[in-house]
Amino acid sequence: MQTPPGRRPGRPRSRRADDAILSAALDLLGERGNIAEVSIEAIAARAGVGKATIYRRWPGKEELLVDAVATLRPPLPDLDEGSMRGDLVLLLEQVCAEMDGKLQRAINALLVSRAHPEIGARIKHAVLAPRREALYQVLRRGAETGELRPGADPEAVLNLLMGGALLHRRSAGGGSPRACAELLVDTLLAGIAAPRPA
Amino acid sequence: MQTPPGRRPGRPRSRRADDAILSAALDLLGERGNIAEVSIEAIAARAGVGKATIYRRWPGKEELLVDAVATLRPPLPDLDEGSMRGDLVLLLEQVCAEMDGKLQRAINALLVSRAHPEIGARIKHAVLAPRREALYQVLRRGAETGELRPGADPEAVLNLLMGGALLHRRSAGGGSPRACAELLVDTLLAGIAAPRPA
Amino acid sequence: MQTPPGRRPGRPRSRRADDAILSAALDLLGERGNIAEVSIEAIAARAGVGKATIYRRWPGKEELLVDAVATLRPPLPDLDEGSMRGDLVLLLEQVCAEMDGKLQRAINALLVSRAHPEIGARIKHAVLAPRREALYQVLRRGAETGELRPGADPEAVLNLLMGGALLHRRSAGGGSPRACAELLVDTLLAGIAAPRPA
Amino acid sequence: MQTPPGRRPGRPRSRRADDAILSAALDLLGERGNIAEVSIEAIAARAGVGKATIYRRWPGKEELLVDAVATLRPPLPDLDEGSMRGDLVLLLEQVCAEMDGKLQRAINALLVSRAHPEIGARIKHAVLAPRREALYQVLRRGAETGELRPGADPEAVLNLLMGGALLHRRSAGGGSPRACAELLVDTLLAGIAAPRPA
DNA sequence: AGATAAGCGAGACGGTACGTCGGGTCTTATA
DNA sequence: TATAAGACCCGACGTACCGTCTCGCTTATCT
Repeated sequence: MQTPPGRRPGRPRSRRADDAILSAALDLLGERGNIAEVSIEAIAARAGVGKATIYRRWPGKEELLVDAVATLRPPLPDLDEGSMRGDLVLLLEQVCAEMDGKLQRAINALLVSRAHPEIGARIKHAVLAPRREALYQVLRRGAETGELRPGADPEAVLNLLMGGALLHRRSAGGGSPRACAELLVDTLLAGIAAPRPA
Repeated sequence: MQTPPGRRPGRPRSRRADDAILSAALDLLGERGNIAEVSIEAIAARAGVGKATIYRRWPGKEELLVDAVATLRPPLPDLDEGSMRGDLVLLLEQVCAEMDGKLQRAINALLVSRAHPEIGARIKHAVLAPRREALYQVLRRGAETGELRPGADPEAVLNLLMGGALLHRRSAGGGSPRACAELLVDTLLAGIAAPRPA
Repeated sequence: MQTPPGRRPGRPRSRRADDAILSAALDLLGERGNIAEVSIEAIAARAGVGKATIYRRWPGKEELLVDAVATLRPPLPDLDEGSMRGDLVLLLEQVCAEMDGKLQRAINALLVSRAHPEIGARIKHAVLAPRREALYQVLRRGAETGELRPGADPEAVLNLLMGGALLHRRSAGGGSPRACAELLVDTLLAGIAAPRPA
Repeated sequence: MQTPPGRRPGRPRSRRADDAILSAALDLLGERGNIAEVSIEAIAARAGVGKATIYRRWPGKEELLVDAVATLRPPLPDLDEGSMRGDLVLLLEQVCAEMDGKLQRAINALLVSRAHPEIGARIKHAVLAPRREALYQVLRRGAETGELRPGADPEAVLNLLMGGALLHRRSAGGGSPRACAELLVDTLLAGIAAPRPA
């Protein structure tokens, strides 16, 4: 055993520096809206920190931004609306709302762009996963209550909903997040196959 | 009609330069897989062209890459499978397949990232639109043949399918594009609401 | 009939173009004061001429500027002051006066700088030579009238006077060209050796 | 005394970089012989230095070259020949010899060309001044020993000699520096006015 | 208390690429 | 064939960041 009581020698890293760096990175990512226009030098300057203090902690810009984004984890809405449809709409509404705003667009870019897949994975894990997990729980409860059709693959449902939200916010332009969420959920609930004449 | 008899004075721009630049840009985007690692200097060098010849045509790297990507327009698959489901699966299978590969990841980044929204719009128009249009026609024909449930909003259906494909390829990892497409289409066709007991 | 005895075929070169180019070149050389900041593009633009029209006439910027400078040949002052000293002062005064002004500084640079010696030679011939020749005639007449000490090498005298003027205008700063010329001429006339006691 | 104990923060500038840059600049100036053909990029490459390291120290090419030239200060010849004439000849011989060689021609161009007069002034101060000062001392000693005619303006004498050397090396072409120096000094010593018949 | 060791802000380092400018050449249509 | 216009390839310009490397200092732990 080495450090918990027996700490590393030398001056310990400064928590204040960590916070200042992450916060400056998010600020700038929000302002510039584009990962390419956020420079380490600008982050260091705004954080009042030397560049070496950043490179001591992260190997490069992207890793830093991933961690910065990961600190966001906005609180999920309270659920328990009583019905699976209500909960799905509630969650999807938040996802839709988050599509707006420069910071979110930048995050999406981080999600989708990377050559090095591990980075996309980490941000996915940190930011996307909580939303997926919440949706997943709603579906599971729906299965228990019988609201979810047996045989529906929850993974597929999840991706349909979230991907649908991602694209619909852009292609269909305006409209309230609420309306968008309701349309998507209801379409998926009902399916699109014509009912057999019976 | 613009100037066929009265042409602009001076040497006209070289078609060969246009082609060389666009093709070099795509090459490099495919190789590097990351817009940030494709440099104008490298494009100019590979195209055998001066940098000024590029900047005379495009204001910057991103605009150039957008146009380069827009020249891709891979052919859509032949449809006429006989059923709406078959056609949807066929189209979605191609979309799923296109998610793999460095070039496509780079394109996705361009799609989603931009601060200047016009650029995202142009690439959307050039690359995404044909696929959306094909899906749209399939849905319209399904409505005519009665295979599509009346009341289903085609726009929403479209976004659910394409967004679902986008995410499912990543989250569910492996699997053939075919299987992915079938799962998504079937899930959406059937809907996820439990059938009313009746 | 095409050519007085036999003219060259095709459109003849435009005299107006020659004039416009040379005049624009001098203008810009005067304004910018520095050969490096005079661009062929600017000359062509100001002259209302295509760049090719310049390159058809001169092989490069320096040759063009040499020719432009050579068109200056400002008139020399009338002499016949009656005495060698008077004429020398008159000529040297003009040389001193010409040291001021951006154009002259640029010309001096052309005179002194060139790696390719032929160009310096041509401008020397065109601009410096007339002044030297005038001084030389004054000295020759001085020799005839006995005002010039026999044995004085006219070439050396000439160079002492003109070089002296070149430097004295700069080092001694202010002062009228007249005073400068008189000081130099009188110093050289009297010599600097102490008179033998005898 | 400035800040020996309280130093500027950050990494101090590298002496080795200074030296490498100045030396590379002189090398190239000597090779190319023409300020316009010496590029900052070439200097940086030869010095093994980034361009920014140059621009951190000098605002542009000319200022750098001025400083580079200023480091030359070749040693003046030992004097004490016993006579004023001997010393003058010795000094002027060196000045004449320095007219040859590409580096010196380039320096002369710097001296004479500049639009911004301050730069010419600095190089004048660094390179020309020592020679002028040496000549000046010789003249002063000549005045003390009575070899210099009372009433001769030392400033004018100086400019006559150095300017004469500058021009004579070019106009009179060949000849040894020694012969050139002797001719000029003797001409000026004796003066050019015919001795009054008395 | 002093030594040791690492972190700190600052900023210079060697580089890469940027977007601009100008050089000298080439290619149009027109005169 | 010359002309005005302007595109062509090339390469230097001066700037902005990259990720690394000193500096002098501070802040801990370990003798």
